[in-house]
Amino acid sequence: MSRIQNKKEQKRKLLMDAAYNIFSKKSISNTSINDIVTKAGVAKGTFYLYFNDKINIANALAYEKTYDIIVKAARSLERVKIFNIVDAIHYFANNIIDQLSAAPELLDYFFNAIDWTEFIDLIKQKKNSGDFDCLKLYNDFFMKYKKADLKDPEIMIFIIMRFIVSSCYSPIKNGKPCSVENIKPYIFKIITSIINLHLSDSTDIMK
Amino acid sequence: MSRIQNKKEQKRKLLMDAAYNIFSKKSISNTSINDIVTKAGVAKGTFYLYFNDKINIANALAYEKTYDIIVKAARSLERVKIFNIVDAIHYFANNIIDQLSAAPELLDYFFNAIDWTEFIDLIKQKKNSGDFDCLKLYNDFFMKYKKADLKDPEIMIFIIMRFIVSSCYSPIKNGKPCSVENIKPYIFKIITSIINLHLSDSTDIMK
Amino acid sequence: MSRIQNKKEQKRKLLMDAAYNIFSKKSISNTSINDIVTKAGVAKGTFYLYFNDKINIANALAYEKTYDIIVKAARSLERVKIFNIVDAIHYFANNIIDQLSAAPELLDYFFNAIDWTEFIDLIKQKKNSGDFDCLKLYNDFFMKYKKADLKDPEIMIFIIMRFIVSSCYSPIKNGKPCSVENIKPYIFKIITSIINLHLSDSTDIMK
Amino acid sequence: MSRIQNKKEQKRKLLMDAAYNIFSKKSISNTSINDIVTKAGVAKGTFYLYFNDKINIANALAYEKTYDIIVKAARSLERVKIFNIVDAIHYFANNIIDQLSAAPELLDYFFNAIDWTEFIDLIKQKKNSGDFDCLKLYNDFFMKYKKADLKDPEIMIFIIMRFIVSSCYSPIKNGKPCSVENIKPYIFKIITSIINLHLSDSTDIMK
DNA sequence: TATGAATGAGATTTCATTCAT
DNA sequence: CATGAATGAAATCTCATTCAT
Repeated sequence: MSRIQNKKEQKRKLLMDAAYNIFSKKSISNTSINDIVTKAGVAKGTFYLYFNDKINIANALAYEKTYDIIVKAARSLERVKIFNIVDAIHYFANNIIDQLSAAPELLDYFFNAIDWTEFIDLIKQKKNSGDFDCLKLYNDFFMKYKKADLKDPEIMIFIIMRFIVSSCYSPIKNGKPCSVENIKPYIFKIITSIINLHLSDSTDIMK
Repeated sequence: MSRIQNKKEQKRKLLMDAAYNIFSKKSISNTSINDIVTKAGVAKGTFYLYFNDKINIANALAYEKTYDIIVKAARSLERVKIFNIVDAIHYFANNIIDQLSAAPELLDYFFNAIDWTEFIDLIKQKKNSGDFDCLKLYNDFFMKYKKADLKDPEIMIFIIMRFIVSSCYSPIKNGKPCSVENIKPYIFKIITSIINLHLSDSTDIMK
Repeated sequence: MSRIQNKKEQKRKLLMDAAYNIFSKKSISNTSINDIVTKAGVAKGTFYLYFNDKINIANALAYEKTYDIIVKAARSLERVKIFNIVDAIHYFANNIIDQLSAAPELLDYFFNAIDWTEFIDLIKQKKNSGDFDCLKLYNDFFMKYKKADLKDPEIMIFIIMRFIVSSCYSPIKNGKPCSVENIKPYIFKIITSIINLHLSDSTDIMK
Repeated sequence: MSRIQNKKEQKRKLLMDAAYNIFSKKSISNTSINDIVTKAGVAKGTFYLYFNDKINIANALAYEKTYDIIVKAARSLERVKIFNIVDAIHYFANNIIDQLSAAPELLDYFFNAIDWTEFIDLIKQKKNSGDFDCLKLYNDFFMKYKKADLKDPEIMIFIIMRFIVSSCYSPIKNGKPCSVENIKPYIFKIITSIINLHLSDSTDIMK
């Protein structure tokens, strides 16, 4: 990357960080471009050199933040030796829940802004992003656990991801109806059931 | 209710209906008070006789619409003779999913705006609302299926409600990753697992 | 006064009291008719049965409150035996300053809203108001101290009244540049000078 | 000052002049931001780049206009050779009264909007404002007339300034109870008395 | 008389976007 | 590339006044 490209990238990051910072505190619709550029310490016009509008930066942010979480969890999973698909997904889910607990503001991106099917499409399109090949991870995942003969793996991923976020949202945000730690056992048990469902014979599913 | 009070109630409903109508088509933040009053056919100032601001009417709407769905599903459940808790919840869930499929705009109220623990608190506070006693329903529910010795029933309700909405959102809105009908079998199976989890011995849950 | 007239008078007083109460706390322009009727506990339409608008009630209030102060001071003066005009005016001024200190909100009516020459005209027009003849007081005043051969008595009254209020405003409102008690000696000395000026030969005045 | 800063200053002045112009004709509360920007020939949003609201511009205006009057009178005083404190203050007062007579709209800023003690504090804080050092004038004033051993000079200034404005207001605005020229001799005599009071021994003052 | 819901003109304020520097 | 003053359309909100009851 050229020096000038690098400088551009830095300013873009400056705006993204500022926006993330503000979106964590107030809703996107209550945030103005002015809020963002003031926080970022750049001129108002500069914003339009990098983004079209608020929606544009918000989407970019949602995608990047979500991507970061997934990559972080995936890398962590790579480092441990787990050969069982249920344990692998539990590990993965647990890592994500812990990340969300540590940065609850991410829940709103994770919870509200992401269309998971679209997100998976984006990952598939995306080449080796900088230093991590997410698509390879995605493809390898089911190879690694190739003994698993999963039915509708995409639906499974979709259901599990949505389930994790939707069941953790309130517990993390306001401890209701219980703490995250208290709800975790339920979540893992249910994830197990979901996986078993997709491992089992399809005739069973359709009644 | 006096004639004048009745008229006031009607005007309030006029505004609520107009807001619902518009919120179904565009986001709350893209809707102006002017849009609402124009649709309702009342003067701008009139809006402020009934609501403080957009957030205020949106919350009222979210609560009422959600309440309507719940009551409708509950009434339908009352009319059938089901003595098994799993079947009852399946019936209830199915009814809700069908309502949401028929009126996808409700998903946004259901999906985004409701804090279920707060909603249940509101129901508990609420007296016999007009013609239906929702609290009584809530209390009766577990009595009726009294054989069921549920662990953490509130957590179960919370998880199931969140699960239903989060897993149906995309299928209803854009048929991804599959149609509602295709995902339903998975949903019911998973609900069964969730209930079984809460019926089983707690030592089992906590690993 | 008939019973019905009395009732009307009571409702008018209700509105006046409410307006006084609110005007004491916020400026007239920041007060709405709604504020007044809410405080008074009457309907909005009722306001217009008694007053034309905000200006109307504000003026009525300024006049009445100022009139009350003057009458109170005059009655108090009547009760003491003072035969010297300087002492009489000192006594009168002191009484007014004490009234204003006890009810600083009156300063704004006294200070801002009153045109003294117009006020004196109004007193002259006014008949025996209820139980006190202010005009008689005004006429008697200079008779009582008839030895005093005052030049331009109206200018003197004007200057003294304006002087009292303008020099007391800040001391009463925020103790600046000193307390009322600290500025009083100066005020009385200056009043004495003003009176002496009007007692002295006119050739002296015009240089 | 940079070219761009200069342009900003000009636009600020444009708004101030427009506001002054309108406030001279109608009350502040009857003036809208729209009136001001229309008169100034700038866009509505531009107003908010320079002022927070109407109160904000009105205060700035009150301060600046009053400051201008004081500086004008002070400069005029500098040009004449007067070594007697009484004559100096008479000259100063006369100059101010003449300015107010020539621009009666200033009376409302002078009369209503200024807290003299606060104004003097502001002058003390203010550095050499552009081309005139008001604080130096203030400090020099009593040095120049150093023979004068004044008691409570700040109270004296306060009383005199308030007295001038309050006794001139009606005469200038509507010639009541007499013309400005007719009341002037009284005013100067009274000012003399006030100064003498502060020159005399304090035991005398406190009775 | 008294009421208070309804009105809608108009005031305040915000803010995405442009463009000259 | 970067700036930030300027714009003005549009949003929010207020409130004096009316009028049917």
